[in-house]
Amino acid sequence: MEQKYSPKSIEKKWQEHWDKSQVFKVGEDKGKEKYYLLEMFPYPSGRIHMGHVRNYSIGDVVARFLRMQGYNVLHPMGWDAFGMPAENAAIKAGTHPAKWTYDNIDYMRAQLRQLGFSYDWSREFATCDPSYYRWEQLFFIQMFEKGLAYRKSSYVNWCPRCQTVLANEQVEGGACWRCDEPVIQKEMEQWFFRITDYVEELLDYTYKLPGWPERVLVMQQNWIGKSTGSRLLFPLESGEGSIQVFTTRADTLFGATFMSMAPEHPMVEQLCRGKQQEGAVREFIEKTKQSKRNDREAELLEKEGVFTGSYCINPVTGLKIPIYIANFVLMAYGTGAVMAVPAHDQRDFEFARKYGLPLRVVIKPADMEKAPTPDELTQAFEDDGVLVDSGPFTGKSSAEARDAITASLAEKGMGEKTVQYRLRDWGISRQRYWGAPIPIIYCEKCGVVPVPEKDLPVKLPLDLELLPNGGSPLPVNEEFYKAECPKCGAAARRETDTMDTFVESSWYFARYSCPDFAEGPLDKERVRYWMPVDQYIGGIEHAVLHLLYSRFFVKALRDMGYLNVDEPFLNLLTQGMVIKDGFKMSKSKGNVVDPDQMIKAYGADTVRLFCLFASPPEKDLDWSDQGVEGSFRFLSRMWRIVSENLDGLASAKSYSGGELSQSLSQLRRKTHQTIKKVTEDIRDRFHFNTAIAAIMELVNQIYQVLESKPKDSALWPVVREAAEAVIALSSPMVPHIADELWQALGHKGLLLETPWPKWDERAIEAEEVLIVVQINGKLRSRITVPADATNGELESAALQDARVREFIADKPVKKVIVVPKKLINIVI
RNA sequence: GCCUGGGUGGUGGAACUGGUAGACACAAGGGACUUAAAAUCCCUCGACCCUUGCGGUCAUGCGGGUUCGAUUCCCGCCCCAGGCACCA
Repeated sequence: MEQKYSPKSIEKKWQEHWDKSQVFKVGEDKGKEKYYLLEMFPYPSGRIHMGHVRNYSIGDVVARFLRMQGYNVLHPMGWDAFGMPAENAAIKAGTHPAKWTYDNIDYMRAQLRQLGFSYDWSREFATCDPSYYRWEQLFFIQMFEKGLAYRKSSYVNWCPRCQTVLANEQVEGGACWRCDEPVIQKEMEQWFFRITDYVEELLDYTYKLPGWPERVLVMQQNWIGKSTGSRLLFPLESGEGSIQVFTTRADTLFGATFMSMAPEHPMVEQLCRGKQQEGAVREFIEKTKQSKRNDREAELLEKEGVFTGSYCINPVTGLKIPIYIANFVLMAYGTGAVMAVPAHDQRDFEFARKYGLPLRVVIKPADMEKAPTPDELTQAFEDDGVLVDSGPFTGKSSAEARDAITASLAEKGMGEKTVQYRLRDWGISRQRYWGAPIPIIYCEKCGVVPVPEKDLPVKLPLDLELLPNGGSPLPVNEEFYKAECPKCGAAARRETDTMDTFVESSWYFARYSCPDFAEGPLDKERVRYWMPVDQYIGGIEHAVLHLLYSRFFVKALRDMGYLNVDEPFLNLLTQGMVIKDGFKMSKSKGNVVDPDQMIKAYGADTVRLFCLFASPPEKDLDWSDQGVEGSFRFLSRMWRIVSENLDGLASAKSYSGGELSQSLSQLRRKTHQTIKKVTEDIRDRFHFNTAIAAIMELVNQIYQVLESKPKDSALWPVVREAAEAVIALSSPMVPHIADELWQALGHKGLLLETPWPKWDERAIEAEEVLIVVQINGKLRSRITVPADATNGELESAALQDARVREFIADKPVKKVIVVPKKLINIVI
């Protein structure tokens, strides 16, 4: 074997060998416990980046580790292949999105293979393939028939640059999540998935997913935004109907002195028509409509409003209160109308001061004798307290009064307890080309008609040229949009919008269990064997997008009879970003490290090792070229243990018993301690960095023993045992070098098919242990005692220690605390 | 404003249930080998103090507390990152 570690040839050799022997392929082996390990599949953007390398290295360690532990591990890979970048790149390069996408897939697949990941490539698929999205179209039709997919006209988020609608989850700080362009509101007919039908279950399960990181669950809870309150009616003074408000503070109802409504509220027209204020109202509405969504939601925006000229009646005081249009009231939340309580809500307070509206104090702090007068207030009192000036409810606590006031209005049919959510239905129509067509036909006579199942898939035509302005060519392509109504046969028009690409990623994990299944989307038997995903690994950026949509989709598919699980992902690991020089790697920062170059310079094992060693997986990873160098150095050290001692090691048998000198028995102890530590670090904590550190310690100790050149017949057996441990334990992280060294030691099989090493508890136990002696909690001495010493023996040994006696001198010993095998604390 | 993480040497990080703070690396400095370089190997490496000892004191964002003992638990505060936010 080569004296020097040179990864190039050995990595290629093993990748080919693994491929040929089909060692990564799995089936439904009922005799073994299944484990479904999944990393978020990549978008085929062109090249693998370091974030991918890190993500997939983490996953591969777990996959290989569990394989060696005897699990039947499903570890698939595929491509999230629809999406806008393909269109943009195709326009720029004068090619077709399909060609661009498949070329990228080919390149990136080769990159992943170079990294030696243990994927079952026989299950690979790309979501832009009709054999995948046809089933998605089937889901859509079945969801349409169940009422889970529906069409409505509403204000939606529109990105002018991407020329498409965006879901609420895809708007970040008022801007498009892809291109950062400010989003505007546009009224359009759109398809929606009724995710709100599952809102309670989605929220409920955030408390039943102990394997998820707390912060992801909290983010989803925030996003769902449940708040409990009351829906109350304020009759119009004119007697022509009433205004519905949502409030969480029904206890402040007696303090409601005016009404604020969103400019888009459908009743505004009726309220201002024919009034003296009509012109001013229309002007105000125009002005607010024009301001972009993000401006309107900005904290700094001045609170402005305009009187409509109409009044309504406070249902408990009977007083007439003016109705205002206000720029801070959102149509999208609650009912779009807010009862304004200026004494107890800061926004209403500011608004009332600005427009000279009356204040009425109805809550006082519980520990205050008398409520402040309106003039004494410098800001709203927003906390709960005790009701004052509130008729029969005076004296009740806020909490009691909320129920009591709502109940008394409910008797008159003017109020009810209700729950409000921030979560909106998922808008899935995209005015884009490179996506799965929505399988719907519009007929003048029959209306909205789903494409019959037998006609699926509605194939995306691949022979189209993209429009230079970035818009979709589908609406101008007769061949595509001209259709026959499936019901009456009349000429009809096909839906030309495509589905949000997040629909594809909402069920791909289930399809991996049966990617070749042709009779339906999911083969019941196989999907039952594999689902749910036991461990999912990916970036935190999907906390409320993909991870929420997938949860919804799985629940919907369950109710449609396709799945028998409630949640897609049992355990979730969100790995940190790869950082260099303090920033996320990006072209604009010029701090991108190219995996290809790194693999070329150091080999895949070194790159994998560095990604795992530099920090624990959930933290950000600071890229360091010198650190990579260090990882390579370590693998070279590992290599040389075998290459420089091959004669001794290859002819030896792994140690199996007999007397040992002190240094060899120490090495043996270290070997078994390391097996234990590495096993537990990977299995219980995913702390690969400390697992690697432990292996490094063992390697260091092997070198120490070898350098002392002991003349001991047990030398090679003990070193061989240690070296085999190093190789086997490191094999999930650095599989190529491990298989190479394993083979050099004379083993025939692959490490992936070798059982994970077991530690021997007896080898770990030492005859003597080091005990730390503290005096008053401060470290003063160390003593070595037999491992089986009793507490009493320990105590007297400590008290006899010279340094300890010096410290104690003639002071009386008050107390002695003994922690067996660890330390003694003497209190004087 | 609310919520969730986090703050440890020059750097990445370790310390798992309250029990030796800084494992393992990186960088730096010194040395060995070498004609030289690379590679490799060895030593030093939180700060301060002195009587230079297998010494003492301080030290895990800051201030308190509980405890024989606190990076770890409790209370108050500061800073950083992320999420939500005119949400009624």
